Formats: sequence, structure tokens, C-alpha cells
Amino acid sequence: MHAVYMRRASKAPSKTPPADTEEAFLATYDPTQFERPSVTVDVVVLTVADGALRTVLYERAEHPARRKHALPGGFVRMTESLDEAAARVLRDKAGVTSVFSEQLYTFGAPKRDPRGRIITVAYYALVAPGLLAGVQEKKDALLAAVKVPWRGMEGGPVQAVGEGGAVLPLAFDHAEILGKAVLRIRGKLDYTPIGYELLPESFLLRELQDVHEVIRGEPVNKDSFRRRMLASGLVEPTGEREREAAHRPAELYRFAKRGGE
Amino acid sequence: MHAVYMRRASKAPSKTPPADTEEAFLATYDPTQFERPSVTVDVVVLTVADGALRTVLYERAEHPARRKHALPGGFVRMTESLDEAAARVLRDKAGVTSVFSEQLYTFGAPKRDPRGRIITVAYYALVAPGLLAGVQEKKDALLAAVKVPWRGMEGGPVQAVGEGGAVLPLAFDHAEILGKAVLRIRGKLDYTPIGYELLPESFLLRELQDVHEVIRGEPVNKDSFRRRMLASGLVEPTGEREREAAHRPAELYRFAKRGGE
DNA sequence: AAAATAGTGTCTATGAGACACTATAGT
DNA sequence: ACTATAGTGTCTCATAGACACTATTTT
Repeated sequence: MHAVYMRRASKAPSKTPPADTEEAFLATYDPTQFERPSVTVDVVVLTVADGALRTVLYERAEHPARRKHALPGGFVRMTESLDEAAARVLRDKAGVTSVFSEQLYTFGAPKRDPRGRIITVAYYALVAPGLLAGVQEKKDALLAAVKVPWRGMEGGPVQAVGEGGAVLPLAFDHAEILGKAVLRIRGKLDYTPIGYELLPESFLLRELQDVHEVIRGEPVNKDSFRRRMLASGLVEPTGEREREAAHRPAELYRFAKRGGE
Repeated sequence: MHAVYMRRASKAPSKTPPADTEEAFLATYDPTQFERPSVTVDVVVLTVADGALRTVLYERAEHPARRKHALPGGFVRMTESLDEAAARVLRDKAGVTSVFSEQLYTFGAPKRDPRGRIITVAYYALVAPGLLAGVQEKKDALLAAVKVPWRGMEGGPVQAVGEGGAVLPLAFDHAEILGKAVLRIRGKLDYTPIGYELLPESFLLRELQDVHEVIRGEPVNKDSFRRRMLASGLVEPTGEREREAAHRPAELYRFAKRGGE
């Protein structure tokens, strides 16, 4: 590894005598004295479409991990916060703005990237279906289905599946990052209104249930689900009804308070 | 600010033609082309003692934030993982090893530290009482009570309170970090056996309840708490009893499976 | 005996799951 | 009329909170 480890104490410089004002201290402070890692953000952009949890992936054209699929990401710029970096990646690489996004976990194993020490702050975002239509037109980008090989809150890496059902190889530790994102939204499902971000303005209760089932990876009780959702007051009928269904049309609902980023 | 923002695309170098093997690519890859932030870990070392949630703080002797109190922390070294860095800080600055520790959140506002761009990966650790006795002997270190000015899962910064009841000023964004740690353990209280890490080998159910109440910041129902704990099977009687109490002695319990990091 | 806390038994309210039943569209 | 799904009503079971009561130690 070409990374050189500088063996110094991880403290303020010892040569410098204590400066008496903060200004004086900062004038003597040399921020280049320690070797520093690179820091990136990677964003797990999640949506529910066609009965599956899906995420945006890019096929890498260059080494390292050439031909493998990677989460959209980028280096954190010196003037932007982590949240801003994630929003920038969402805009530039997934074509969406003003979507729900939250920090997930920071991955920093020394050899997770062969280019050197690269620490990545992972985010996840929840996007309503349709908003990711532009992704398919981007070069090398695709919307892959997420296949979770564990149940409940067990955790671990997950797989990405392409259109033909083939498993797509994932770059770096991105299978772990995706797994962490699945774990996070499964956990949030019980106590936060997660469907807010994954459905259009108006929707059927059945569609909301489908979202929950896809995220959980197992069926939920219909009766209990309906009662809980309606009793919570977070969801309210619009008065409109489903059209062109081959059966009794269902009521359309909206969220009482539309959350957002 | 002395940070210089290098305005380049956050992609692989464009001058270099695609290398055909990973080795060839890495030979041409220059990791110094982007300006990089410093990365530290800060650890919220939590314990419950004398009816309060407490954490280890260091009074800073030098600028910046001189005389203010800071979480134990340190720069991440190039060869260690983030977990290892947190374990090192725990050992060197809190004097404990083999305690439960988990990544909390990463704080990266551009101006959170006046020395320049310093991104910190925050961890929290749970420590049984007594193990932090050595902290009080360390220079500038103290065990401060954590005062939470919000209820439930509201979140936000918290205060540190010294022995005399005086509020201690906190350095940088450490009040936010502490608040995030409180939020995390409050959330975990309901679905994980958090007392495992905060109590000695054997303990009274009343003590476990005290731990829960201190973390929640509000009382819990005694009857329901007892039933839940005993029904869960996670806690089992040792057969021993409390001694020298001014009332009927309570049964001593232990955790069925001692968790730990 | 009094004080103080440990621990038990029971009643009630709430919410989840199960299930039967009714309602309403397209075909 | 038949099918498929929407939506309602009701029963049961598990769990939390409330409360009364008993148990066992020190002072």
C-alpha cells in the first residue's frame, strides 16, 4: 500500500508553546501535519417499483472495480457539509432534488478501496416512483432490484439484481452499505410513516401495504394494517376512487402532513 | 478560512487514458490531487451513576475552545479502521477496554472546528459503573452529568453539569453529539437489552429500572417493567439476595447471555 | 410494632391477528 | 351471475397500566 503512516502523537503540536488567544493559536496551527484520508459520500437511492425495492447503481467504466456496479457517490468538497454533498450526488447522479435523505453510516475500513484510504459517509434517500425515470437514460446507470438474503433484523450484505434476473457484482463494500440501508428502513417502518416518501400524492391503502411488504420482505396482516393506518390519523381519504379496476374500486388516500427533506 | 477549495471534477483523473488492469490504474492514480479533510473520532462514554447519566469530558488546555469541555477523541490513523480508532480513544482517554461501543453519527459541517475542515465520526460506548474510576485521576478529565432539556424523542443538544451543579461549556458541536447519543440509547431501550452494558454482573431489578428511568428521563411503570423483564427471559435470578438493606432484601439477577463487543 | 421496599395476583383497557360477512366494480 | 378485491364487524389473545395485597428485612 502506498499510504504512508506518519507516526506522530494525535495531539496538538507539541513544539508550539500555548498561544494565548484563539487567533494566535490558529496562526501557528499547521493542518498539513497529519496524513489525511479522502472522504466521499455514497447514496443509496431507494424506490419501490414493480413489486421490488430498487436502487440506483452505476456500472464503473474504470478501475478499480471496473465493470462492477457502484452506488452513486462523490468526494466531499471542502466547503460543503455532508448533507450538501449527498444532495449534490442525488442531483447529479440520480437527477432528483428535494427528496427525503438521511445519513446512514460511515464506512472506513483501511482497505475498502484500493486507491488508498477512502472513508465514505453513506446516505440513503427515499424517492417516489417515476422520479427516477431519468436514471435509465443516463450512461452506465440503472435501477436494480435489491435482493435481501436474510430475514427480519438480522442484517448483512445484500445482492443487486438486474432486469434479466442476473446478480450484478457490486463494487467495494457497497453490498454492505446497501444492507445497512435495508436494515435502517425496516427498523423505521414500525414507528415512522415511511411510505410518505415512496408513494405519489394520492394512493391506495393496498399500495401502501405493498410498500411495507416489499421493505419487510414478508407479508403484513391486512386487517391490522388498515386499522393501524387509519387510526394513526396520518392518512386521510381524498374522496376520490380508483378507476378502471377489474373489481370494486378502492378509496384514494393522501398523507395528512406531507413530510419532506 | 485558510482552506483552499480546488475546483476540479470529483471523478477519476481525465488526463490519464483508461488503464487496462487494476494494477496499471493504481500506478497512475494520484491520491493527492484533491484537498482532503481531517477525520477524527469522538466517543461519548456513557455510564449511569448516582442517579444520573454521565459522560467523560476533557477540559481543553489549548485553543481552540480553550477551557471548554470536549468529548475524548483523536485523529483516525491511516492504518486503523474507525472502530479501532474508537477503541483506541476509549483505552487511552477513558481507560476502558472491551466495552460495548457503536458508531453513532458523522458530523461534518465545514466550520464545526476553526482549525479547518475536520470531519468527526462519533461513537458512543456504554460502561458499567466503577470502570471509570480512573478517569477522575486523569488530568483535565471528569465525569459530568448529562442534562437533557427535551423529552422523549424530540432530540437536540444537551448540557453537561459538573459536580457543583454548574453547567459546563461544551466545545465545538459536542452538545449536539451528546444529544444524538442520548437519542440513540433512548430509542434502543425499547427493543434491546441496553442495561447489559451499564450494570455489574449481578444487580437488582430496581437498579435495572433506575437505569431505564435515567435514560428515558421519566419514570417507568414498576409492575409492567418487572413482568416484561422476567418474561423476556433475558434476565434470570442468581439465587443470591441483597444484603444490609433497611427493608426486605431483593433478589439478585444476572443477564442470561452477557452481550458485549 | 413501625417503616420501607420486594414481590404477587387480579382487573381493565388497548391493540393485533383471525375470520366471517357485506359491498361494488368489471366481465 | 361470477370473480376479484375493498371494506366492516366481531371475537380472542397478549400485553401494559393500575391497584390491592402479602412478604421480609432493619430499626
